Amino acid sequence: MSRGVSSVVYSIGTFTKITGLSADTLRYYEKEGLIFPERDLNNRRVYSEKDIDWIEFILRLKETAMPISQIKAYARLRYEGDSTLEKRLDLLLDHQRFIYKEKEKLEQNILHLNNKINIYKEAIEERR
Amino acid sequence: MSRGVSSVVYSIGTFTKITGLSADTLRYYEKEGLIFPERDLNNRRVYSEKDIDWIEFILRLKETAMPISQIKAYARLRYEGDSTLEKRLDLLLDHQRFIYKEKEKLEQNILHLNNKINIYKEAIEERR
DNA sequence: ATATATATTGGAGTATACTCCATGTCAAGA
DNA sequence: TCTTGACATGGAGTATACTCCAATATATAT
Repeated sequence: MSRGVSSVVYSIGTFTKITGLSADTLRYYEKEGLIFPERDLNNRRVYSEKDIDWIEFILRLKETAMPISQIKAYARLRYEGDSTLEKRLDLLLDHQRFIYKEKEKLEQNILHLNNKINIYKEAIEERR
Repeated sequence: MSRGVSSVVYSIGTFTKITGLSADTLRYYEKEGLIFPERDLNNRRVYSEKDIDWIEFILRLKETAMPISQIKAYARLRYEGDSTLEKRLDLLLDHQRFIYKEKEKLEQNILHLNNKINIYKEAIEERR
């Protein structure tokens, strides 16, 4: 008795609850070429398990300030299949460099801010 | 013989070169209430040494994703004088908390990204 | 005196990333 | 059969942060 993979799928309504994104945003991401859900017989969007991972990855890229246009480039390669693995790796390595620079900047900013806070504390203390 | 402080000042053109911001951006920041340069007899903007430090601070806040509206709140207090020191310190402490959360998120993202990169590398290696 | 450079203002335009809305379709329940 | 709810599309509207432009003013150089 063969038992196919359960292949759980989600309507856009369910998918909004899973991802925390609004239906409008999901449709916007689709229009921008980030995600391509299947459609059912009534032309309704059908999201899969794989789409959850993909959206979560998109959200992480967005959290690190990657513009949609760039995420789209990655998405395009992804949907092209395994032949684009190297190209995608290159994009990820580029992003890795970017993100490490971001981290350095953030650390610099933390130092400056902590310094400023100390100056403020001293000024307030002195004034008493 | 008293000798006044040299009080170096800069035209908007010079100030663009110092700060790296365009004249339009500087005027925009002024319109948004971030900075208030003096004016000379011909109504031209006159930026001071202090404005350099202030712009540099603004840029650091911007680098850590603080919206102009929030920077404006700080600017307003700043231009009100020493009576607002505590309030400004509070804002800075809020921002400190925010920025530390950002750092944590960034570190999480780095872990995820490094992981993804390793998976890609393995997939490419395996395929050879 | 005139040309050039640098500045002024108000307001329009752009890019990004959504967000909202009007109108229409379809399936399932009362 | 009728209503309800969830979805579809196209297009308009919003917020943020600039960026550009036209018309005007002033100071300096020739």
